[in-house]
Amino acid sequence: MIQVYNTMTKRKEIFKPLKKGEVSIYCCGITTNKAIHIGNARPFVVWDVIRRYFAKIGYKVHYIQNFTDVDDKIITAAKIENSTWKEVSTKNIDIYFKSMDALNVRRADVYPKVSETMDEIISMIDTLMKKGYAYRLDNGDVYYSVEKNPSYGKLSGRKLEEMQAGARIEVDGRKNHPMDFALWKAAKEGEPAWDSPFGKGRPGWHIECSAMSLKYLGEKFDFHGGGADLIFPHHENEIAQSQCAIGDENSFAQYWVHNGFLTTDNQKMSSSAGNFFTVEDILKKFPGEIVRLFLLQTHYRSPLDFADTLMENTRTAYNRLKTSYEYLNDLAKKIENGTFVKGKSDKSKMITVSQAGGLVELAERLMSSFEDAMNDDFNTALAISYMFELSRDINTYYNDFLAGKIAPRGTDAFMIMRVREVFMDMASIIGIFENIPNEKAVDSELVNKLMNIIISIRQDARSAKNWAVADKIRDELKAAGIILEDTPQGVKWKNA
RNA sequence: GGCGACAUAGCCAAGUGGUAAGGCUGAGGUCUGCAAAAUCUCUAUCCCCGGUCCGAUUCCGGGUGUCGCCUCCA
Repeated sequence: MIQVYNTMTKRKEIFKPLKKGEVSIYCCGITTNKAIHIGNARPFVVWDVIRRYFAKIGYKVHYIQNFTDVDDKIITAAKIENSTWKEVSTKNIDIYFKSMDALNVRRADVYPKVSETMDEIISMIDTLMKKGYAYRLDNGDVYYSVEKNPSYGKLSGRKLEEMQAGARIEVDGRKNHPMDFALWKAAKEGEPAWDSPFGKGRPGWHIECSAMSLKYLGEKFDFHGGGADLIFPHHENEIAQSQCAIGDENSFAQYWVHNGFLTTDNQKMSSSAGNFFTVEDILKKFPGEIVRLFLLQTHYRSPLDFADTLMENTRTAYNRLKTSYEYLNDLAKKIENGTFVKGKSDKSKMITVSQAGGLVELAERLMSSFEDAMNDDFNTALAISYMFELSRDINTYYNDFLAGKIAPRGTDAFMIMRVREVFMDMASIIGIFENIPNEKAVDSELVNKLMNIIISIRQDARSAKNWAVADKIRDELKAAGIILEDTPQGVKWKNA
């Protein structure tokens, strides 16, 4: 049983899919006027985990995410860049996909664009006109009339009379009501325009998401998501126009899920305020999987402050988990090549015949807790904490095994493989260990050969107990940015 | 002016009507030739004031503070 916080009802609800065994999701995508920043990325990572989880527990997932590629800001950007709206859009979509790939975000089923959904958009506006929910001005603009819809404001929980329309921006006096919003904007000189029954022009914001979700998911679908700043006016308007066009108060999204903002210095990160960090730039400093873990270590509805120091903490934490991942892989390799059971147990050190039984029991228990956490409004922060708990015992087991404190039996191999499976199941829902960062800044054949030579010389010195030489090599490599680790599996090196 | 969210250790962050997960950092120990990595141990009565309750950090009321939406914004 999954519980979800629904913005519409302002409380957690038990999730009941419209169609048994299937889940349909519409997540508001980006307006393609700029390179995405980390705040933009949050909902996509969050929804990526949600849909992975649904898939994992057996749902067939339908996931749609739009690109708004026709919009004032894109036209403005094109003018500034002396380019076209199409070029600006294409460029930013490319950046979007590169960023998402780095963050292990799986592709949506469809990425509809405004420019490719024009017929459906126009047809929906036409319906609203015919039903009397919209009106056209002489200049060709078409507006949605909020007063015609008594339930307008139900998502954001506000009433028309309570809002200070025009508090910070001048109201267009030609509108019937200050809160009326544009469905269609009449064409201006030199701007992209499409033909329509209301004249040449382009869609206003909001209408595209209504038209696209209707086109790809139908009149009713399960989830609609996005950042909390979309609640009003974007989602409010989507609901109004969709339900009026469809003619059913219960149509459109059944559950509204909104994520909290990213902040910097505790202030909301926003495109207009300019206090944002693009994903592209962050990826130059931190591997995608670490960025992803960072975003998921806080519950999606909480605000999240972004800072390099906080990212560094996540880097350390990520490496802990990665160590377990590597340990499990090493054990799996040993199991495969038959060196696991033989081991090199030392009776004088041995503390137990086997601990694998306890480990596998812990893993199963933590997996169950992990699922409980995910079922409770997708609490990834809690879920991840169980990975750390499992990680600790995996690492202990591995160290004991290497130290010869454990004499594994045949059945233990089976159990360790099960532990690995559980750990990887968790990882695959959180979406890590799919694109492990290479900590070697230069990983060429030549560098590896040179490093092997250096390491071999140092090993000779160590065998001769010539610690001065051995330490000098290690210290000077460290000064050069290379860290040597003498591990029981041999010497490892990586960049600092 | 209207509406809303949040306030938990040095930092980040879950959570519960019966004295509080996890991560980072710090101190000490194990391991190591020494390190590193790993691991173990140690650090909170949950913003303030009332109320309900046998008992509240968790529920209710008030206060203070921070942030957000009401304009484009994920």
